[in-house]
Amino acid sequence: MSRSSQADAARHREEVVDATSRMLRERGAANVSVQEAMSAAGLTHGGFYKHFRSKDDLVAAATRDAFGDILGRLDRVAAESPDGPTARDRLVTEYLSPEHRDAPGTGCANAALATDAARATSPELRAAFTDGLRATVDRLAAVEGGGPDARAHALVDLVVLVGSLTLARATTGDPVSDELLALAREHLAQR
Amino acid sequence: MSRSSQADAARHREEVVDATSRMLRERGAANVSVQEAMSAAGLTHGGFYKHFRSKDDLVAAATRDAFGDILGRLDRVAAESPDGPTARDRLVTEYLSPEHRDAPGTGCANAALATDAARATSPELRAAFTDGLRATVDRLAAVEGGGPDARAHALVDLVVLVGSLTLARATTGDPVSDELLALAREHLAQR
DNA sequence: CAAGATATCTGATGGGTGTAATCTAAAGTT
DNA sequence: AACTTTAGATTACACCCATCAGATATCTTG
Repeated sequence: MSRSSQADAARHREEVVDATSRMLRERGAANVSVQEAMSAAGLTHGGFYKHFRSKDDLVAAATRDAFGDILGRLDRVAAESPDGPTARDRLVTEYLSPEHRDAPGTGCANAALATDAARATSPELRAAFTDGLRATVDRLAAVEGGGPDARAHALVDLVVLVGSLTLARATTGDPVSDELLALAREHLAQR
Repeated sequence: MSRSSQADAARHREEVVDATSRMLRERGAANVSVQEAMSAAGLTHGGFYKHFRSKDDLVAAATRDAFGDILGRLDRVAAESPDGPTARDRLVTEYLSPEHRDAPGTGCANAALATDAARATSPELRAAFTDGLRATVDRLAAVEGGGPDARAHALVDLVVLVGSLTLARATTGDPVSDELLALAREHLAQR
């Protein structure tokens, strides 16, 4: 109806990006409309292009935002207790829990958005995902203790975490889903 | 313009399903239209509902079809040489190659369609994926030798294969993509 | 060979899509 | 207080979508 203050506008933009990052992880970019994204902040779709250059632009911003959840969780886990192995164990248990499997909208962006990133045409989206993955690996390596093989271990751990969570989500409701999570936990526990 | 023989019609249906299974793996269900699917068999979109009950119906059929590629590859690898470890090595090398990464349309359905299956609302699509994954695990366990832990090993192997391929595809063009494939190969090589 | 079945085409329907121009009222600026 | 800027609403455009109805011409079957 009218104009918002700069502070309100910034908050609106943040709300749009935030809601989109959730819907994106739940449904994928093709199944989230500009109208929905704006409605999530209580706005109409008209002012969209005052905030973003295009839908691709929003999706890239939402992708960057989505990585905040997993990166924050990694930081929190690393901070809670300095001893390495225990932090890693807690992280693995949390990551491979049924709760995380059933809540992709607030979960790890690496798992939820990898396929979207792979299919993306927009370079910005691809860059957003690659940056997020690299940041994830860096923090994972820090949790692992930071030795010489820390990065390699972090990459393999990420592969197992993302692979099992993705397949468990695809088979939710079938016994094999829990089997995948349990075996991945075991596999990560031994070494 | 006119009517086809039953044999032609059956071939048309097969062509539509086949082409869709490729486009599905490349772009996802939301980015493949009924028109495109029919055009791939040289038809117009009009006769679509004489072949399929709905788009969801086609997508489920194409998903089942897509698993044929990986299952056939597994059968072929298992048949070529009966000795277990070598067959597994060849499979891993092939699966985690840049060629497979760059050709999702003709590649493993587990990796290409997992996220679509996770987001699916149609029960038929979810069932198609779960069936395909279970079949994959069964044949993988056979390649592994079929011992008591064969199934558990097969599940873990699948997790590592799918996880690394998915993340490598999402980061194609960046050095970390090759790094992911190489480290997964190493990880699978040592037991 | 006649009669019925049906695979395909043409065309229409109703709805959703991303994008953009215009307007207006309030916020920022001087 | 006067002036400029702009966030957001309204509205429209052009397009694509899944689905369906009707017509047509060929296949299949008796």
